[in-house]
Amino acid sequence: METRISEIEKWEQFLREKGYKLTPERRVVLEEIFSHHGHFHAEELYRRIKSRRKRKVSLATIYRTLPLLVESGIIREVMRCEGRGIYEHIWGEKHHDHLVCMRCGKVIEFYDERIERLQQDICKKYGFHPVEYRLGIKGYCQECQSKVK
Amino acid sequence: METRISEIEKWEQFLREKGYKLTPERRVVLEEIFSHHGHFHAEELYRRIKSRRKRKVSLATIYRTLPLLVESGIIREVMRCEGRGIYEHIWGEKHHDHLVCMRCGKVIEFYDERIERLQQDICKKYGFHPVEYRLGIKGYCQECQSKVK
DNA sequence: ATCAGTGCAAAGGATTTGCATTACA
DNA sequence: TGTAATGCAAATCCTTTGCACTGAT
Repeated sequence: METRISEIEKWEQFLREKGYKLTPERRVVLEEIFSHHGHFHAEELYRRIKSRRKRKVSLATIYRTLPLLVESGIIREVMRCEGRGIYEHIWGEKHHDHLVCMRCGKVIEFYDERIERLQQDICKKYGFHPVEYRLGIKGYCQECQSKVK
Repeated sequence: METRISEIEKWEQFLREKGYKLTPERRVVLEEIFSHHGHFHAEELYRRIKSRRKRKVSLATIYRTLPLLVESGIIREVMRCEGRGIYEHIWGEKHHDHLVCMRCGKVIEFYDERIERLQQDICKKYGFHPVEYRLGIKGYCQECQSKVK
């Protein structure tokens, strides 16, 4: 049976390995991210922390922390929407990909084991050490197809 | 035997369908894009046109044209690098995906028929009408793996 | 002739950064 | 204690936009 360390343990481990410090801010950011499911962006995370946590974290620190979380494999940038980076936490989650409707903005998440395996095959073939997979398909969802010019 | 219309014909057709005009600027942008292979961003395209073409095109027009070219399926945004959108032309090209090294920035293009098919399967399953597929894998290339902390 | 398209320069907006201050290790 | 991290505000920088002018249909 596979045991997986928690996101906070992963975070601590990553920071320690890199010689970074585990500050209260970094802890709060992680906690807040894992207190919700779904997608978020920097500004939104900032507002959530501001309204729900004792320890406030500045937007600058959020922006400085997100790349570290990505590097550690705890979150990833899923896509970019209206100029903003959209993230989701992936630690402890089953990997999945996205269908994004270009008209209504709806996001359908899907998982396909075969695609996952093929991606790994590709990396092996090129001797590439993957950190982040990202498959996104843009188009029109069932409801919107008839409404597009 | 499959015949495919040229990029300029495709461009004309798209603009006509949408009721847009084929201006000299739009023509030059398309021509310049197809005069090179590989990736480009807005600023770079602007400079290329400025130095190589009689008809200059402003950066604003470039920025207004790129989304139309994406919408028409002639080019696509491949990724985002240092805050900039990176594009490539896809009309008449075999679809492919990318491995991007997080250390040296090297981009490996690959093509896998099975992945293409699976993506189509997924869309069918969800009744989704795809416009743009994008699979990118970030990580470390063979040379860089040993150099990462 | 009309109305979309263009260039210019100014505006916008997400993200980054310099610097003084704070606080982990 | 020393050095990295934080907060603030200013700076960046890609991209968008308002407006007057030009030109394609």
